[in-house]
Amino acid sequence: MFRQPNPGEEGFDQDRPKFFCLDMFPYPSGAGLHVGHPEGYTATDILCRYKKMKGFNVLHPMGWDAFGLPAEQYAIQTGIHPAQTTRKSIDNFRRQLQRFGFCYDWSREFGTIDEDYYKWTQWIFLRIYDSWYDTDAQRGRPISELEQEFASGKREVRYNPDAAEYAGAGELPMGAAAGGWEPLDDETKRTILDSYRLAYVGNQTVNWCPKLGTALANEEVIDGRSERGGFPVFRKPLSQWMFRITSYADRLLAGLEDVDWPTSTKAMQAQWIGRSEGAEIDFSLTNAPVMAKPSLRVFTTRPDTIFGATYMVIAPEHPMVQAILEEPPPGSDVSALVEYCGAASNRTDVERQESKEKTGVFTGVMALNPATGEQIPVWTSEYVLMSYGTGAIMAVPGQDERDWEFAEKFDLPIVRTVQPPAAFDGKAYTGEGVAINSGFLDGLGVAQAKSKMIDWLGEQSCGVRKVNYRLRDWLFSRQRYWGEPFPIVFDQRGWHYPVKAEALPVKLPELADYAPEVSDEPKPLLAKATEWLKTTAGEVGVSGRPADQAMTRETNTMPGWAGSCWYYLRFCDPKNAERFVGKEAEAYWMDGGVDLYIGGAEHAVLHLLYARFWHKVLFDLGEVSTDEPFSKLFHQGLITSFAYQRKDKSLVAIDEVDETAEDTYVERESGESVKQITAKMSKSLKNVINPDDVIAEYGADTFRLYEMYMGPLEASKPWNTRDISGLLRFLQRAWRLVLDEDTGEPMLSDTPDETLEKKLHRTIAKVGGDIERLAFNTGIAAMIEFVNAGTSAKESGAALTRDQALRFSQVLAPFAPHIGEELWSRLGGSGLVSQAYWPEHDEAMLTDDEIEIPVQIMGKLRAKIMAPAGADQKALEELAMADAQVKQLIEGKQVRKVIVVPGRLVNIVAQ
RNA sequence: GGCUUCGUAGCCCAACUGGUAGAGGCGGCGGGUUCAAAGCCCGCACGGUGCAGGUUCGAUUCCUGCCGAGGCCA
Repeated sequence: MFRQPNPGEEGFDQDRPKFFCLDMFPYPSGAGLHVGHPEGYTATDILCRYKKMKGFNVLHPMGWDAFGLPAEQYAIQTGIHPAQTTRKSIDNFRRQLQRFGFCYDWSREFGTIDEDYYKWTQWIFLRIYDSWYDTDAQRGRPISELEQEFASGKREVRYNPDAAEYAGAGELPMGAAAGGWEPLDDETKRTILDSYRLAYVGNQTVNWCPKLGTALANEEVIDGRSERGGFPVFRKPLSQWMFRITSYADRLLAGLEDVDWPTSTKAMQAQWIGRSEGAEIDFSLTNAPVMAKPSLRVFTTRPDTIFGATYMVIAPEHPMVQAILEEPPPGSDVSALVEYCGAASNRTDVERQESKEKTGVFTGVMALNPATGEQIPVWTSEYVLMSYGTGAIMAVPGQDERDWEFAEKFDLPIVRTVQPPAAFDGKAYTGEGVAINSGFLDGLGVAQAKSKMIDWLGEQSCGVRKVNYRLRDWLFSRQRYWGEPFPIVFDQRGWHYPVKAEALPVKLPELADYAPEVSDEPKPLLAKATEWLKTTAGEVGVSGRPADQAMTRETNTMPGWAGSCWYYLRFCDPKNAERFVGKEAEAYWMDGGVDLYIGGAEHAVLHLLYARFWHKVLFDLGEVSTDEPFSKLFHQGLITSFAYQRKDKSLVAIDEVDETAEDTYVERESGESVKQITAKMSKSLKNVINPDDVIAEYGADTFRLYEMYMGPLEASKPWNTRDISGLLRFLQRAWRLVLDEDTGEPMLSDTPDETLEKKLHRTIAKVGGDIERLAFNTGIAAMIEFVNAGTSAKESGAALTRDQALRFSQVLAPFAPHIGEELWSRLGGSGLVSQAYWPEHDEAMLTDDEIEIPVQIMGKLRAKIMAPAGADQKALEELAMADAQVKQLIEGKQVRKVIVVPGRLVNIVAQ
């Protein structure tokens, strides 16, 4: 019924404007919908129904984000295939959503687990795999163009300078300088190209739990043991697929300026990207191991403080450490180093940064501070992370809290290089101030000093201006079963090749059981699918290889994020078998991006960042027509619930509390009085509301109205079952306003009541405006007001005409579609109200002829006068001054000034 | 600790770019309808906007500080 044709299809009306309204599609959990889902969905539903009535082509789709961990864990316990449980959950979700009467175009429904969907997820992965980021052009391009530029000599042949995971980052390959690209051997060529790919294989340290046979997220590891089972967890390097999202850091940051998103979400994304400007500085080493580079490179955001750099610290994983162990300089304690670095490597970055007590070991290596010329020691400590900057820092205890702590602990010198304020009594001073103890920088402010120091370092050829990001490349491999397989195969040498488009999708194989294998070596689940693993060059289309050459499939799967990175595009053209989305459909619906995207703030960082990244790559490759996917974003607030709190702030489940008097609550068992607070719904507090129960008792329309009436859409607000009855009463009143309670027949008047007509126009205008700005709570209040006015008028014999009643049901219908249709049909409306037009309102009906104007004297309300609505300043002033009460109050005072705001008030300044 | 949103009636919330603090709902109280209750109908009350300052003719709205709550990141 709500099918929306695409451009070119029968029934498509190209004269209408388009509106693409997207809900964050749900993960269909076994528990079914919770009350948070319908909040956002009702909001978009009201807006979409309204937009349809206003004559828009509305794209309002729904689907399922259906790969994910819970289904897999359930499969491990029960042996039931995740597809089976997931399909069942989807059916349940669909049933529940349909009960709400949402106007989704169900002909566009799909799940991320559908083969003809994940086929294209794999295809997009390959497009990204086949791309590189041209830092000059600031955009992604096909890797074939890079190869051409190397071959033609247009671009110097070297490893990607931004690919830290390739040991030769930025360097020329052996022999390249002389002969260029052609003479290089295949392996070198390949490695160079791989270093540029936007999807690459990187070595990432993961939390490996041999007993569980899986890698764990940082949150799943507690004190070196698995949260589930308490098994030991080790940090282990693992070959993983990575996305070079860091190449897009600047674009992802800049794009935030062009979108209409909540400022908090923009701030979160910007913070996540974490752009910081500073300098990269090389400290030369006086006794570097021969194997290591003769200098140590650091990144710092505070080059202005370099005169206070009294020591250096490298991460325990820093390559220099290995070099030192092989060739220890005098003064180094090898066994202490080995022990320290080994222990540190088993701790996550988060744990390492959280440690209160600073630890570390002197490496024996000494460096030269280029500014002071003094020798400073190089230490290693876990508080420096290999994954940020260069994995090495210059430590400036005077201006950095962690460096200060470290220096105090190990008795290293501390030199202040920024003058703290006189009142400052802390340790490290990180604020603004003038430079001191800093030679030629003395007296300069922080910003100036930074700039001057970077220039100076440049002159000395030991430092350059550098932008650094907190954003890391995106780890895209999971050792799980229930995800998209990678469209990648390996030969015996371990070289990777893409699966040709015609051989997609690479289908997920069936497994006999889903339990991870106990293993010391990280081994993805798909490795158990021994038959599936084996393929040939011919089958998957590896070019330049014999067709019967054996190939092995990639056994990692994609993370849960993959499917949600581009589903909005598929909704534009979900049945397309030729492309991931048809060009025409994409150009039409995505013109200007998704017009409104509503979903929870919990996805404010990762999902939205990942989807934007994919979208930008696709845009650069000419596959989509916009740079940003979501032009307007909105987060619905959390629906919380009541909970009870003891004096010690511990929480009590709702069924263990009695209300002894109004607003007085007592814990039954102990008799202790408890405080009512709001908290997240949770099973343990027994305060979870099941939508099915609410619908059974009150109906879907009441549910919809209640959730929209609770408060502003973006606010978090508590569910209070007691309040629902108000909305049920409203619907009943609305019914009785126009229909006979017993017979259900219309009870209407033939002649319109002028007051009600006016009120109706105002209601139409108010509700329409409120829907546009997503202020559903006030829109509903306006409808309640109208019904209350109509009900009161009935006492005095007035009633709505058929025409008025029909218009009211048109206004009500987007909010309460079931009763809206019922009223419409009983009142004799033609067709369906959901296909009717939104009623017009007359602007002239919105204003009164005569209005009440407050008169203030010295800003205090003193009188009220009646004035014609259009009265100008002068007329209003005269009316105010003529008012008897005003006259009396300003008697004997000097009127200094009279402020008149036409239509609003008069303020007399008199003394 | 940083970023961010927000504190209005017993509760949930209105108040548009500063302009009469109150639209609406819940709950409470009173009245009507009724043999009675539920229901329905009508009516009523309650706060000066977390606290302290500032800007302004005028501040719930803008600014500063503090207190408290939520979200995100450390």
